[in-house]
Amino acid sequence: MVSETIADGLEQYRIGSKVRGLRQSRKLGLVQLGEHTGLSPGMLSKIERGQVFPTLPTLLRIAMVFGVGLDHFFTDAGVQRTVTVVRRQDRLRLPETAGGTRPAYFFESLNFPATDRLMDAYLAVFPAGGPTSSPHRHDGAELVFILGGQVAVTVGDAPILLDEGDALYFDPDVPHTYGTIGSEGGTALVVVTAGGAAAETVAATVVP
Amino acid sequence: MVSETIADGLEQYRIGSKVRGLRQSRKLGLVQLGEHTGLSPGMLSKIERGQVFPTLPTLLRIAMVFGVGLDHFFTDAGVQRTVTVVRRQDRLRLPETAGGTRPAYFFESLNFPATDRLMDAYLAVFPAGGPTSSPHRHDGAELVFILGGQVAVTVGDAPILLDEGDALYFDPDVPHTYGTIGSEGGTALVVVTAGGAAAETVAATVVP
DNA sequence: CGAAAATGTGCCTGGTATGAAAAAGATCTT
DNA sequence: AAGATCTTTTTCATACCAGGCACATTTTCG
Repeated sequence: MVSETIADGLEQYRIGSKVRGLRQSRKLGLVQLGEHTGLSPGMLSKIERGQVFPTLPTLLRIAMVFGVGLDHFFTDAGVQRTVTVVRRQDRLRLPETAGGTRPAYFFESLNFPATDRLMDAYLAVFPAGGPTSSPHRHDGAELVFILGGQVAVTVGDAPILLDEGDALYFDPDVPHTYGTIGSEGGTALVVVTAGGAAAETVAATVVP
Repeated sequence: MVSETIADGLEQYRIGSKVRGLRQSRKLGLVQLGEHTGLSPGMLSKIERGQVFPTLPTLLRIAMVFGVGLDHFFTDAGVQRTVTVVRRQDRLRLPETAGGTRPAYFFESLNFPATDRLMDAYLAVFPAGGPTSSPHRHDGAELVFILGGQVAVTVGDAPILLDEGDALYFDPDVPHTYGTIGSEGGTALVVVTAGGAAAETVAATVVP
């Protein structure tokens, strides 16, 4: 699943499913839950089906009834996520330092667990019209950061076109290929990890 | 701190402080963060000072910029909480079973960590106009569930009047007293725990 | 040291989405 | 078939949020 827009990112938390799970585990109906929370059954139905994003006061009313904290609805999100794209304008770009460089927090922007063990990190140059890499797969996680140009990454079946400054995370246990589209090539920083302990931070100081 | 209203409960998460902490740790100004999130500086200022409760899409915009999940804003809430009151109408009351009884999930309603070790559980009867217990204090946590009548519990300096069906949690390391107010007595189920391991569930099946 | 710039905050108007209330249709059970 | 439960409408009030500008305070620079 690709999460790119704000709505997609919120849906990954599956707030509605969790509310419905809590309600059905107590064998309550929408009307009964509405009496406890002070919310209308119609609104509860829309929340459970993900049709609306409840406000925090509304979500807290539900959480209080079931005796859970708000973190109950926001934990284990993206567990089943396989692909995450963070565009340049959505990523944090700090002001330039005195040296004229600008730290790129693409690790942070991808919300990547910093406890994974670094396996490989290399600079990949894809010439325009060059050959597309054959599909391959391995364990761990793969992070891509586009330094310049355009790179097309195909994870599963959907090709993703990445521009300069875009960041990509995906679970490489599905076949994936790198390539280019059109007349423009691209350069990418690729980091491969193996999900384990022994964190090793890569302080990538890049220009964009 | 007593958390009773929805607004109070939300403020305990200190969402605004966490946003401000993230922003200042990156040495960003409100204008710069606004450029990244698409939020106006004025709105960011109100969010950080807790003047408004941001919507989930808005909060996710901020979270995505800093590369954190939404759980970042909802964890470790109520760490400093000492007193929590859950009124009867705010508590989950399941439909009656075939036997005519109704399970009271006051443990759940108080969001009490089920890993604490049970120390004591007793039924306390407070006659009207009876003597007020002398202040005492001990470790662990104390949970009170009013079975009938009215009971006044004083934790610290603020007396709390509890009616039938109300539930109360407080950290008993501050002096507290039990008593009654007016001409009505009360009956309470009191559970005392010692914060430790070895969970032991108390299935209190009560009528109200 | 004084001026200029940056920063945070307050106030206004308007757009948008949440949530209530109520009624009608859909689904499932008895 | 009858009934309960869930879903899908509609209208309306409320709160968030943007965008603009004004003001106070602090920092930076001339």
